[in-house]
Amino acid sequence: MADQTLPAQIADQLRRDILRGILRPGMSIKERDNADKLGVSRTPLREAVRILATEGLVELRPARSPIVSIPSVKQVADDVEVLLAIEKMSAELACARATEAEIDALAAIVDVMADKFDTVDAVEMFEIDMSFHAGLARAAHNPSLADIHSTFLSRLWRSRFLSAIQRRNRERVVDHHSQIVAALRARDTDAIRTALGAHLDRLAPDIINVITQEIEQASATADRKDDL
Amino acid sequence: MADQTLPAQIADQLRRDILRGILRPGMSIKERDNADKLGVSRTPLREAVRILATEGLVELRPARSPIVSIPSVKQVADDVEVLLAIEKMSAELACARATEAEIDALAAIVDVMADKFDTVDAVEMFEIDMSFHAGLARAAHNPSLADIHSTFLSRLWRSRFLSAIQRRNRERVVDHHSQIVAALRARDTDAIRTALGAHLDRLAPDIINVITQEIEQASATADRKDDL
DNA sequence: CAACAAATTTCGGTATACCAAATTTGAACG
DNA sequence: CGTTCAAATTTGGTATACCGAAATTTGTTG
Repeated sequence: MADQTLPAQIADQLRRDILRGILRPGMSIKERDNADKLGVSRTPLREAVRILATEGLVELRPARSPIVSIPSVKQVADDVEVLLAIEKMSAELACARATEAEIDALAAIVDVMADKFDTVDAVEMFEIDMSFHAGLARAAHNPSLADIHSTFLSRLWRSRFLSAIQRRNRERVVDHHSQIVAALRARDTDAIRTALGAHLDRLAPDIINVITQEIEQASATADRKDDL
Repeated sequence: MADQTLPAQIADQLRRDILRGILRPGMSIKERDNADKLGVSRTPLREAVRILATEGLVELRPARSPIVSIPSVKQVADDVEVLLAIEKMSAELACARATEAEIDALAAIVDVMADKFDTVDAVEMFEIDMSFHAGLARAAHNPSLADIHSTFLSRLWRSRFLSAIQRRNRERVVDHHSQIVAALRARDTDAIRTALGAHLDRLAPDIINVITQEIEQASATADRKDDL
């Protein structure tokens, strides 16, 4: 837990807080306050905030406090559009390039998911889900592609999470993942395209629904202030 | 030229130096030296280096001097693969979403290119070329997509430049661009796909050739040191 | 009581000081 | 002459000091 740089660790901490909703969209992230709270100086915290900015999780405003991004519906829709394209591309490349070991690892994730099916809570289940998609991106053997995939994944993490826990269709997810793994094993590009399509096509409208709701709620609750 | 933040300006300066080859791949970017040279302190320079790191132009090594990235053939090939996918996706979306004004702007760029044909130097011609592709990405009306497009464009800028000046086929470039604009006007997705395909398909092998050559040269010339 | 203006506080941006790790240098020894 | 180890220096990482611009508060006035 300590081989990462300090700014990266701070970014991890802040990212968790944002994705879990502890730092809510629109909240300001004051450098001094948060630095004190985490027991570090402003310099590494500042750098951590920049990291999160490149991920789109916070928004930098010149000469003003950075705020937790409050993505518009349009922005989320755009991000989803890109993420879908990246995942489709990754899957097709993985179909040609994934090693058997990588496919085994993905299959193992599906097994874990099927096992823990109704014992595990939403957050953990969702993290397993995301690890499957990250693994699929990595199996394309293109680090640049995997990079931007993880960027958009984290950018949409919270929306996707809110969407996922809403409709608890775990068995369908496991089923889809199994089909994807099967297509990988068969090296069948067409099959993986349809399997992933079935898995992801509902994603866009679902996520956009969730975000629309959240924005409506947010406009009801007015301005917020950073706690202690 | 002053509405940008200071780190962004510094990053611009360093980026130019890298892309123009003044800062050669493998050179170390020492914080104190470059800060002094540019008349700023380490803090904003440091931040500028981080910006370039996210663009892939410099490589950060924990507790060591950052160096100008010396991309491997594999990395360049991966980047090209991603860039091609992004440009194809952008073009198809632009076909459906570009406004007439945006298409006009692209057409104007093609005209400028045709005009300056044999009066302008390689660098300027290339910058016009790149502005066309950036404009095409923007016409897709998806800022997230345009963002990563510009990232990969700058990451490959130098390779693409070296490749472009090598084979001076300006008329073919103008011709291709014209076809792309025509396809946009006709809102013909298939046509734009083939036009862009013709334009870009030669890109991958060309760039990879150039990089392979440069790496061979670099291994001949041994280690380098930062000047003054 | 409302509204505007001035003073004060807050906060991000930049510069600088300090520290620890890493590199380099050079001297001593084989 | 080469190798090795330690002292000195270089360098990135972090903390802090300082500054100017925002934002907030307060006091005054209509």
